[in-house]
Parts: sequence; structure tokens; C-alpha cells
Amino acid sequence: MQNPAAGATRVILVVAIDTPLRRVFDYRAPAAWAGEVQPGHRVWVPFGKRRVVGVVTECRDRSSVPEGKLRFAFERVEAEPTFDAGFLELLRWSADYYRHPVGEVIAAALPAALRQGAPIAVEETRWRLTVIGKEQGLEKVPARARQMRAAIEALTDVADRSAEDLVAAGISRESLRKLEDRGYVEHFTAETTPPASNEGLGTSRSPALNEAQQTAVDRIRGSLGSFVTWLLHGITGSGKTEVYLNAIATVLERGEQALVLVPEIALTPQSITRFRERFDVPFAIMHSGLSDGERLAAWRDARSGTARIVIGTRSAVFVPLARPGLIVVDEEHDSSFKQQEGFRYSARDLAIVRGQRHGIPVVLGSATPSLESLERAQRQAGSLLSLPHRAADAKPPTLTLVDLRKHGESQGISTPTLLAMRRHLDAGRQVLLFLNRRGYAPVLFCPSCGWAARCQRCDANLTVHRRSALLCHHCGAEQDMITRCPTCSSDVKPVGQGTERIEETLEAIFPKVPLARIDRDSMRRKGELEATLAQVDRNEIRILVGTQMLTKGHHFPNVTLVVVLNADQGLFSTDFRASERLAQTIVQVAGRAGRAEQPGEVLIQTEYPDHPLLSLLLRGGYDAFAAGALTERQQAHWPPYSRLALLRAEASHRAEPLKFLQAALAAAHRHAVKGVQLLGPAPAPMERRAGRHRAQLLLHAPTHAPLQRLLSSWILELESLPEGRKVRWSIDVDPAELF
DNA sequence: AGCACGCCGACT
DNA sequence: GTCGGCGTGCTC
Repeated sequence: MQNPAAGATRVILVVAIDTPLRRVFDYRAPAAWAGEVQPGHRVWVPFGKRRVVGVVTECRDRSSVPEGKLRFAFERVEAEPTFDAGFLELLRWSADYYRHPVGEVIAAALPAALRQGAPIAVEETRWRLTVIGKEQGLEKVPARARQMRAAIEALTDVADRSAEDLVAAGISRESLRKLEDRGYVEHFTAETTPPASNEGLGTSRSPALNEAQQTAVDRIRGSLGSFVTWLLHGITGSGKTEVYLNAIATVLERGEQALVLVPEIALTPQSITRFRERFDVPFAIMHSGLSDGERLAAWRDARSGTARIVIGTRSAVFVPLARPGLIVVDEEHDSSFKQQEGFRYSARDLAIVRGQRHGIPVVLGSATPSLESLERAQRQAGSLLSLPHRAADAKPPTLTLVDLRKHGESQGISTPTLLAMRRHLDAGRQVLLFLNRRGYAPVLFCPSCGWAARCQRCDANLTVHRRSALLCHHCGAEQDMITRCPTCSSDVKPVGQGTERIEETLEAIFPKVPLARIDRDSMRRKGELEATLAQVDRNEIRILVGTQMLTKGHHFPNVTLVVVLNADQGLFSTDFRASERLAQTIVQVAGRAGRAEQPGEVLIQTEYPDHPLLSLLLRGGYDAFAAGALTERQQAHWPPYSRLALLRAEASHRAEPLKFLQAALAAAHRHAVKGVQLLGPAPAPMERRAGRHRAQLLLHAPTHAPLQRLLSSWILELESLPEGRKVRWSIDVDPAELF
């Protein structure tokens, strides 16, 4: 043994590196700092020809890597470990659960700046007087050198001041540098704690809570300090946010932090205002629109404990917290909590895992809970918190089906709908029409030969857009509008309705009524959505036409009529979750109507008024629907009564994905685990998308354990399949969308 | 993912 | 004669 101390120092570092390889890499720790490195430290290491930042996941005595292959790590990024052991364990668990390369999982949890080796600590230049400067600075600097004298005065009677502070006080860097040359002042670098980037206002007070709210708050409060998954099921307008706010107030009193996860589109300045107005504490806000610098600042505030409330979208579930006290997942059913590419994690599910590891409660809130969460609440007796009433005695809206087969319909709008619109508009109210299809028309069709405009790169029709002609909604491809059929030269015509066409139709029917269309196309520019919503609030707009965008977050107190123009898209889908999503959308959009004292009316246009899902929803609301849907899932052995994983593959050559999946299927038989069924492989329903052919193989098991057992050995083999080299493949554990 | 190596085609 | 196409192989 060369070094007598080597027995005590673990010299092998197991390092996770941001690479798609499902492996970690061993390095030798240089003797200079081998004793000062621990799991969680970021280190610079040589990796192939590159120099990269990795995260130490383990320190060991020995490595199974041949001596000749081992390389020395270069250096630690900083003295402090980036993650503590518990958080690192959460990341490793997530990598393991989702079967994703641990290096990429850890990278996903780091702000870009930290991935590139930036230090967590903020350093600043500070200035102070030297001993000579203190004793004789003012005597030696001539009176006319006013700048320099001012600098000395500014540093007298204080230990030191930051350069930034001095500049703000009118001291020039130039004069400081001159004084430094003469030996009167000196500068040094110090770590600093910058103030939190977002401060609360604390101007509003809690309104009186109703009984249900108070019960919910009390029970969450009573659970602080221990792990419970609460499902806060509150109908729209029942005051869920007020429950969160009151629970958070107690969390803050305990000196702990609250993490609030919200859907992507819901994180608007207004939604944050509600929180900021209640609490006079530092906040950290995390969303995809932040710059690298802002993201790092928010991350740092959360990790240091400076930020007491952290509000963020999906990725915020991976923000370290110094003193976690509570996790809230608002609108927990929202699909944006599931990442749909790369590391396909569910932030809602990981929030629960995180709560368990921290030993703190997790509150899942929704007016339309996911069936997974409802089933969990049924299993965990007493974990359901219901808010069954609207605040301020507002009446729930009445839902009515409009049978499109019976009633006349023109351009997607039926006669009963038109009559109802007139009635509500005449009464001075606002009307909201929901259609989950942007553009003018979903098809451009030739009536004489049956030709339809297709995307070159996808198995899909092109959508007609009024301005930019023909667009593919799946790959973004754009083509010029045509008026003649390319095969038979007859006139082609747009068929079906999109929001643009509804807008056009309504403008013709109600020429004097101000109307706004709210979808991704009309609200492209920053601030446009906020401006339009403000106009709606001022009653300057009377008719609103829009997509999903309308159903999230914003409340329209003067809207008394909501029309769901086409409820049929989700009724006959191959995806077993389509009906759940449809019910959630209908209930969410219905919830926009009739706040306060005005009762709301909701019309649902459908060709299938007898569909069992719609009747359940109409007769018994979301609860009845959910109960029915859960029974169906149980009988069909679908989640939440079973667990799924999906192996997807895509390639530009048509046959490759299926070839790979067949090889994968054969491999799975060699790893067969009891209870795991394999379904497929099958081409995706839209086989070609953006020029790539897609196929998938579904794994089905009664619980997660056997699935996990199969996946762990199977994936190793998949990596060495020659068929896998020609395709891009990925594993999706707990897939949200089957196709 | 990067990055390099390697072996065949149209160009300053 | 070289620049560059992307197949193949490797990363402690």
C-alpha cells in the first residue's frame, strides 16, 4: 500500500454522467482531495475526448474496472456537495423506476448552469481599506482628488463593501483601482447570499372558510410532519386554493417550506399573485420560460431555504429543499405533469414518492381527479378531502345534451345552441364555446373524387388555416392553400369545423357582438392572452371561442352559457384513457360558467346522446362517471388495477421498428416473468409522424413489481440487440398515452 | 449524446 | 488529389 491512509480514504468515485448510457463510471480520486469527496459532489472528469461534469453517486475502495481503463477525476466543482444523500437517493430511485439512464435523470434535476460546471455559490468582489489606507488614506490623498477621497470615506467605519454597492453609491471602479495601486484599498472575492428574486406581498388575509374547507385544512395541518397522500377533491369554485393557502400558512409557521406544483399553462402572473398577496415571504418560481440565470437563482433559493414557497411546473418536483414541509400538486389530473419524451417521469407520482421520503404530507388537488388518485383514496381510508359546495352559495351549472342528429346544425352550431346564445347575450351575459380543434377546418376535401389534402410526412390530414393555408398539426409542415383538386381539378372544400371557422360563423350571425378566439394560433404573442382575458373581465368581449386554453385556470364570472361544440372525439377512442380525459375536459370547461349568484348553463353537442359515459356524467356528475369508469377499468384489468409499460420504437425506414420490437418480444420470452403479458408489437395508430415510422409493444402486469423485474434484465438485452441500432427506442413506465 | 475513425463519391 | 457522407464503436 503506497499511502498508509489509503485504507481510510475511498479512492474510487462512482460518477453519473449526462449521457444516454445506462451506466455509471468509475474514476480514481486524486490524493489531494480524495478524503474530501462524498456522494452528491459535482466533479470534472475526462470522458472520452471530452471534459464533463458528473455527479458522484458513491465512493468506494475498489473498482471492477480494469486498472488500465480507470482515469483520474480532474477536480471537484466546489467544496459543497450539490445534493445531500437523501435527495441523491430519490434521483437514483427515479432513474431505476422509470428505467432511465441515471446520468440523464440527475442532469434533469440540475439547472443548465450547474450542469456546465457553474458554482452554486454566488461570488462577488468586495473592497476594504488596507491598514495603511485606514491610518493615512485621507491624509495622503489630495483634496482635489474627490473621487478617491469619496471612495476612502465610503469604506471608513465598515469592514468591507461590495463593488456593486460602492458603484451604486457613486464610487467609480477607476478610483478604487487607483487607490489599490497606491496600497490604500484592496479587493477580495467572497460568497454572498443574494436576496430572493421574488418576494411576497402579504397584503391579503384569509377569508372565512366554510365547514368543508376548514375540515380539510385541519386534517392537512394535523398531518404535517408525517407522510400522507391527501386527495383534495373540490368542485370548481369550491375554494381549493384557499385550503392550500391555509395549510401553507401553518407550514411557514413551522419554519418549513412548501412546494406547489401546477400545470404548465396555469403558471401565470395572476395565479402567482394569489399566493404572493397572502404571504410576506420569499418565493421561488420555476417554469420553462426562465433564463438559465433566473432558473439557477430560483433553484438556489429553494435549496438554501431562502425561498419559503416554491411554485413550479413539472420539473420543480426535482428542486432540492432545505426544510420541506408540504407538497401540493394542483390540478393533479393534468397531463402536463407527465413528461412525454426522454425521461418520461410523472411529477405527480414522484411528488408522492418525495413526500414519503421526506416524511411530509402531499396534497393532490383537483375538481376532476385522475382515476389513479381516486383509486388510491379508496384504498387509503380517510385520505379523501371533499369540497362539495361552491363558495358563496353559487349554484352548480345545469348540463344539457344537444342531440345533433335531431336538431338542425349549421357550421357546427345547432339551433338550440343559437337560441341559448341569443338568450344569454340579450341578458347581458357572456357565452363561451369550446372546441378542441384549432384552425379553420380539419380536412380539405374534393367532393368529386374523394381526394383530401394529406401531410407528406405524417399519416394525417392537413388542417386548413385561414391565413397560413394548410398546416400539419402533428409535424408543423406547411403547404400553400389550393382551390382545385390536384387529381381531378374540381373545386375542393374545407370540411368540418375548427375554432377559426366557428369564429367566422358567429361573426356572421352576431355581427355586432364583440368576439374573441383563444387558441394557440390567436394567442401566439407574449401578453396577448392576458390582454384578451382582461378585456373579457371588463365585459368588452361577449363571445369567447377557444380550445383547451380556455379550460385552464382562468375564471369568467360573467359567463353563464358554456357550449361544448363536439363531445364525440373522446367517445370511441382506442386509448382506454380517452373517456377519462373527455369527462375531465367537459367538467372543467363547465366549471367556467356561472360563478357567484348567476346560475350557469352548459350545452353539450353530441351525435351520441345515449352514450353511457355521457349519461353518467349528466346524471351524477364527475363522481358518477368516475365510479363507472373505475368499474370498467377493474373489469378490463386496466390501470389503476394493473400496471403498464410501453416499449416504443421509431425509424425512418418503415419495417425497422416492428423488426426491433419482434426481436424485443423474443428476448422478453427468454426473460419471462410470471404475470407479465406482452401485447403487440403493433404499429402506432398514426404510424408515420414527421417522416418517422412508429410502433410499440405493451407490457401489462397486475402490479409494478413483476414489471420492474422483467424490465431490469430485459433492457440490458435490448441494448445489445443488433436490430436496436437502426431504430430509436425508449421505455415508458406508466405511460399516459397508449398511442 | 458526442466524438473519432474509416472507407467510398464529386469537387476547389 | 481533398472535403465530406454517415456506418461503427467507445466512453470508467
